[in-house]
Amino acid sequence: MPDQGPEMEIVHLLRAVTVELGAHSGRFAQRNGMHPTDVRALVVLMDAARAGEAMTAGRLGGALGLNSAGTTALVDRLERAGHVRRVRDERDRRRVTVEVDERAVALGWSHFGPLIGRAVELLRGYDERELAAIRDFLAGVREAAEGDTGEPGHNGSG
Amino acid sequence: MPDQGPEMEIVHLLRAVTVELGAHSGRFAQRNGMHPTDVRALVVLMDAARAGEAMTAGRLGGALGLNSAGTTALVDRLERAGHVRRVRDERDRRRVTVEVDERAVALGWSHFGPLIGRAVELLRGYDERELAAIRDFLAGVREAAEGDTGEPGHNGSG
DNA sequence: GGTAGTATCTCGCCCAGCGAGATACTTGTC
DNA sequence: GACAAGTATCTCGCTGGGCGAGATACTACC
Repeated sequence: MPDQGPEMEIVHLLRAVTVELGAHSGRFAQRNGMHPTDVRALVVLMDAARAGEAMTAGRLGGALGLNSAGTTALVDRLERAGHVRRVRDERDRRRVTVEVDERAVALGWSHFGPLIGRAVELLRGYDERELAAIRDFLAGVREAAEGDTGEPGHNGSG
Repeated sequence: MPDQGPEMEIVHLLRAVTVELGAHSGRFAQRNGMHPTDVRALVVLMDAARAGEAMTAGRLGGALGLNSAGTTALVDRLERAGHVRRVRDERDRRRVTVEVDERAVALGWSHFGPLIGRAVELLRGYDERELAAIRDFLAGVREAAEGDTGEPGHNGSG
């Protein structure tokens, strides 16, 4: 399966970026005595916070692909480390909303901030058409990865 | 930390792509009764094969950040599943080269092929300047992620 | 107030990965 | 050839993340 043209270079580049980004957040995890899953959880929680949504234990576990037992253990770890707080939902007392601690947010920004800043800086060097190309390509790949379940002969039409 | 402009949209998009690509290969793992690490190992092995290099157990473990015990267990799993073969290096009989089985390669292509094909298809829709922008941006992010260890105030000089 | 439904937690287990040390082989010296 | 030092892989015992099953606490509907 030899190189099929200049396109494959970019495909491999994208994969390399994925690997490197994973390694980057892995270093954050290791440096703070956390498991990769814990970092993913914090990211999900911060996303929700940024969107102004409350995140329950169940939704967090769902987003990470964990079952309820694993989710409980995860929130236990994060709480023990002081990164999150469990807060009983007063409207529905079965629910537990998980809130990120300010210090965890600051910790995250101190690690990922420079990388994000660099990416923004890079992007400022492009004009509108170039930005559109980057945006469209990434959106296209995301859709392809979401949609393509990798199951041959299984198509979602209907 | 509100949106800092159109650049942040792309940064979040890139992160979403990373997440989605991880989930995609996770589905491949689960569907074939493999661990995510096993998939990463196959990718490393196929990369080496494509580059025409032999991959020893030690180098494989190193690439994945595993110690020797974990590497042995990993190769055991892959071998038991028939995805790789252990081959004693005849020049240096301490070494074990790990060879990917043809069927594992075919299995991998049947899952990742469509996604790669779609990405190539997307890329064919751009002109030279747009392609250069995508390539440069990805290369820049990769470098930033490699270089930025996330350790504030820790620089290599003196 | 009772029953069904839902969100989270507890318990027991499996297995990926680690640290330490054993084993098998190569290289260099005599 | 025998011996010592160095290197690649494997074995052993253990830790801990995640799962399945079931318990628990609460809400919703009648």
